[in-house]
Amino acid sequence: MIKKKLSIVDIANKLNISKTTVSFILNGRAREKRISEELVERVLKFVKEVGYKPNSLAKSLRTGKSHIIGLMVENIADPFFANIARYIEDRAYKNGYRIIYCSTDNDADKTRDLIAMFRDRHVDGYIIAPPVGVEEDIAELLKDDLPVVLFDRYFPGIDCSYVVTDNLDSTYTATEYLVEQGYKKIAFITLESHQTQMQARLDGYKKALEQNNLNPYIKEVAFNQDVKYMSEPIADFLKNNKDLDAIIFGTNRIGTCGLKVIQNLDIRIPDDVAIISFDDHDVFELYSPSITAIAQPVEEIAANTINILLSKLDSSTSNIDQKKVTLQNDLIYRGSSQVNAKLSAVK
Amino acid sequence: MIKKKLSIVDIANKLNISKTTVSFILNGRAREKRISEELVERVLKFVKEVGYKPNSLAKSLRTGKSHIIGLMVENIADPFFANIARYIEDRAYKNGYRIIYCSTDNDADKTRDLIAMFRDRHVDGYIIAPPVGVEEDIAELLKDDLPVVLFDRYFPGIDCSYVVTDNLDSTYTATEYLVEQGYKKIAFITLESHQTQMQARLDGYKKALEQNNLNPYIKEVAFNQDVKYMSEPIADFLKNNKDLDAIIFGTNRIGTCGLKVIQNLDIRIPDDVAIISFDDHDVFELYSPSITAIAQPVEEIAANTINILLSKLDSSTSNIDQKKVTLQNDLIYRGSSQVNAKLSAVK
DNA sequence: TAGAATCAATTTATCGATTTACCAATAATT
DNA sequence: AATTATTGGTAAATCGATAAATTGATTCTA
Repeated sequence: MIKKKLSIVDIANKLNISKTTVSFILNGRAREKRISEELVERVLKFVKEVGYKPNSLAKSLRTGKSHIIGLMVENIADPFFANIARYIEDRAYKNGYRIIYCSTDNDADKTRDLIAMFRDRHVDGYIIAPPVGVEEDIAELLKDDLPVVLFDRYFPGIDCSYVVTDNLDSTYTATEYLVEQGYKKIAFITLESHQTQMQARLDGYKKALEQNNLNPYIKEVAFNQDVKYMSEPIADFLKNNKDLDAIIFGTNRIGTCGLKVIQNLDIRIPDDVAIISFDDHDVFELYSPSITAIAQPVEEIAANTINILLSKLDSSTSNIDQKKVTLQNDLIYRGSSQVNAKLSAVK
Repeated sequence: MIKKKLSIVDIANKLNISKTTVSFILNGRAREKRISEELVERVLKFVKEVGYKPNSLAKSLRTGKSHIIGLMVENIADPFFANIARYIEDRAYKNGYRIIYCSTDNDADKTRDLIAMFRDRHVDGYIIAPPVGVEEDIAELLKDDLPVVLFDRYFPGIDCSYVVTDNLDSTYTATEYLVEQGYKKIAFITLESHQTQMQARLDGYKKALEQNNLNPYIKEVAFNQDVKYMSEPIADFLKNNKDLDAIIFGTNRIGTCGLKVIQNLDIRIPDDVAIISFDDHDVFELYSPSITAIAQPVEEIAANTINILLSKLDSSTSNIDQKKVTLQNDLIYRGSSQVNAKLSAVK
């Protein structure tokens, strides 16, 4: 015996009043609509008693609002994105919004599909780490005046709010730091990607090398969900460049993957090569020696992103000015990149 | 100028036919409804041309179906859950289902709230790692014949499909293994939790110690999103039990957190203590010495879970038999728990 | 005292789809 | 000849809410 869920009509019938009245009362418009105190109380009491909850689907269909925010990350299994998602979810929840998230896999088609789904589920706002190829879809959302905030990467050609970090500066600083320590053959192992943040990381590295008249050693590996397909190209690269004295990894996945390869090849850190990786990670902190990392301010990224979106949702006025935030990353100096660490490791 | 989205009525009007006909054609019921080939083609062509997509919200309101699966994990930032979520999402996507996930934080109230949200957004099925306290809400879903699959933990009193691993057996085996290697003062550091899986892990440990007439050393720490609040009690425990010769950690978070504490206290692994942790993790593989871990078959858990749910969704017949799956975990032997590792470390 | 305003709700339209019930014309069956 | 099926669709009801328009009784205003 399935207990059919109550609808507003059932409530109205049971109380012998109109459903509109019920609706007004439940939406706090009783005073405005001059509905008697007595009736208001009677309705609220009854609603509470039977545990009636309005069907939010029908509500959304009518109002166009859902109190849901769509969050699209590259891969929810990546700790960087998972942590951001987590933080955003918390803040949103406390502000009465629910989050639904999904992974784009950096696949433009899948992303388009997901945007469409979000859209016709009437999500109130969009937080997206967009893959290359969805520029038009983002533009479309903006044209229709929907609140969008991008993060981690952005589209230079599109006037849309975003929160990113200063990637170029970070790898520049990291590379400079290695150069200062006397390293000369510094490699950059990164993901094959045209996204702004990945390009900027590469550019920062190149800029530092150029300024110091050093040769770049760049290896771009194709992304693969399965780590073993990324290990091989890295291993090949390292075998073919035995004289490297430092490596910068472009992401945490590449970094952890690279560490495994290095361990397998019996390359010693920092005696044989110094290491710096983008993104901090438990592994980098616990590894021996600990790995110097470019830590992105995860909480700050998340906080800025959700704040911008919430303010857009608040202001009924469709404010045209898009907020663009670039945060500074933090270079966490650890043993893997320090010359004196070499000494202590030898001793 | 906002380009208003097309509705089925617009399509019907433009073609001078009834919206019903359009609906039938788009839902593949043209043949059944004896609609002429010619008209079918005309409609399909036009729909494609203008890029019309039915509003899924309205569709859901009418049909009660959404092709969306709700996935509730404890914490999406935990790699164990993130990976399961990822895998489930992939499989679901390939089967025409979208996933919306969220974190329960093991908070019964929040979970109840989220279940309600899923419910009135008309998700077609539920995959839940349930916190203690939502037994009745799960029972309610089942009573209303909604497809539910639990994973990671379950409720012994409720007849509901689930996929879990043999937690008791795993910690039993791990503990036995340590005992065989000659360890006598074996501690179990775990999360304070009444969930079945955490209880089973504890029970496996206790059982092994009992059978070997050894004393248990148990430390339960309260969960906290912020790792530092978990480090302190662990540190205190270790300081007060300097004579321990082995430690088993109950989860990967406790494990990585514990490793940091151990590093800070300058306790050597495995010379001072042997270590085994539940759940595998990059850190455990890369740590030096590498950490023995009880690896849960993440892909298998995810595959079983989503398969059960999909089969429930497929069979229009509400099959009453709930599927209950218990998978075996894999003890990955590494340096941190091996006596011979001690030797090689000393040498 | 006619007309306007207020009161306290109600009736009806609407969101955008699906589903049920029905129709009129012709063909087939009893 | 009367009934039933088939054909190719359409009109109206429905899902569960909100929003706009309306109502009938009373009270205020000019």
